[in-house]
Amino acid sequence: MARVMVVDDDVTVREVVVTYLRAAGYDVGEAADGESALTDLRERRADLVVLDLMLPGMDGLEVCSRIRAKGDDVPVIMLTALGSETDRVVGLEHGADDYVTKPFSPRELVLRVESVLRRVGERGTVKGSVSDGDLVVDSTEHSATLGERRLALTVREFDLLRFFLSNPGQAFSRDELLQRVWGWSFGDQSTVTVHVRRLREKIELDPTHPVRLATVWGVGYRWEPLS
Amino acid sequence: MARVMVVDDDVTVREVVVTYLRAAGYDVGEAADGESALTDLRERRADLVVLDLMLPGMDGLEVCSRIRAKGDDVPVIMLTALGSETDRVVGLEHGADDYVTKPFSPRELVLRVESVLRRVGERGTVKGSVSDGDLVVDSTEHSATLGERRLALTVREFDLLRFFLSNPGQAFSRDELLQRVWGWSFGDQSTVTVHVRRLREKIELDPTHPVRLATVWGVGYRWEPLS
DNA sequence: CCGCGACGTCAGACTTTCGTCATTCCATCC
DNA sequence: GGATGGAATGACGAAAGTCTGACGTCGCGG
Repeated sequence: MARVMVVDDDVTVREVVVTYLRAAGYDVGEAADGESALTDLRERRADLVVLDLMLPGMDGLEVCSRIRAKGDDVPVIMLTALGSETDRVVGLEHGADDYVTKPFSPRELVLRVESVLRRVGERGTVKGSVSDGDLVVDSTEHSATLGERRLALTVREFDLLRFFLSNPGQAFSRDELLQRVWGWSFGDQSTVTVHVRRLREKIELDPTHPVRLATVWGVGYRWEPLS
Repeated sequence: MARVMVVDDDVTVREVVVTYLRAAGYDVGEAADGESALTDLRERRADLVVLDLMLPGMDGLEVCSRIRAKGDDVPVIMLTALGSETDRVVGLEHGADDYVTKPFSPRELVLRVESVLRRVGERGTVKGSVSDGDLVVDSTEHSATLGERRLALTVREFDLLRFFLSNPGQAFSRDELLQRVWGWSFGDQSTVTVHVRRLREKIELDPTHPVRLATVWGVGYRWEPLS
């Protein structure tokens, strides 16, 4: 699993980003400032760094430069407040690979992370797809296939399926799913119920007797890996 | 192997740059002024041009404009003496893809070259043409044909189509397309929507039911390779 | 100077998806 | 078997996303 490092001093931003990246199946680390980010990177590898331009103390550009100065060529995505042409150029000058301008939608950021990992994918080993038997979910194509057939999944269904395939055999409560797939900390549990049903209609041979996305009574749902 | 053209009148600068680029595994060509650069480009293709802003006779901006005027969209990295705001803006207007300000470290320039080549999407080699089935896009001729029929595409449509053909099967958000095809870091997403529509009207049999340039709901668009 | 095409923008129509709810169904326990 | 609480279903309005037609601007060539 690819590990992504998120560096932003704003707790709220960080939490949202982290939640979404986790939902997308990434192993995520956090840091609130440049110093601790560099320290963390010294100890654990990361496959990508999401870096805010504005940071207390050392700013994002400097952090980026220092990462590069160490000979580390981990991809860096910059979060810039204003999407001015100059910011972009300045960011690239310091060795950033891509940039996302604030305000951004968490989904957009996830897409961009996947895009960058895909681009550098030749070197690093990052798999953009998860599967179970004849069922394959490809993040870069944003497509899901069951055998030969291509499934027409909505975004939510796609996220949900990808989450289950990334965590097979584990039971999750509706609340937990709301949190990890929807990114909500509150909400109506029936939302999950309904989406599970809709997903089943598309992936189960007999939706009334689900085999792969099983109900765990009184608890929630669990993905049953084949064999 | 990717070929990089270095244009600078200062022999010392040129030598250093050439040395580093060769070390990085590039095939490197040199020119001391704009005229000879253009002549050389006419004879041999290049995957990227490193161009000094200040040149004897024709300056870098003019060289850049002339390259573009010929319909050549080879990526250009400008070397500016002073990293002034205006220099950058003017340069980007003339079709440069990126900037490096003097003094620069040779290592940084190499990184930038790699970054741009990566961004352009073709792993080190800019192919002259891309195709999918009966659809052929030729970058050198700046032409697109669907079977026997020659398509009358505008510049934007051409760029967009070429981008999709270069990255088949992958889903891209409107923001990412704005960034990678338009080169914008901000902008109205509807711009993409509209250009996609116009392109569809020219390449799809039934534009209301697109087959090749598909909509990925809630995400963006994806090129569906034939079979 | 005028006409034309390309481009970006926009408002409105249209489509798809989402979340919620009432109802029905069913596993579990007594 | 009946009661009970959780789960599945079908339906629906709201919201979000996409498509479409039209318009103003700009640059270019006549």
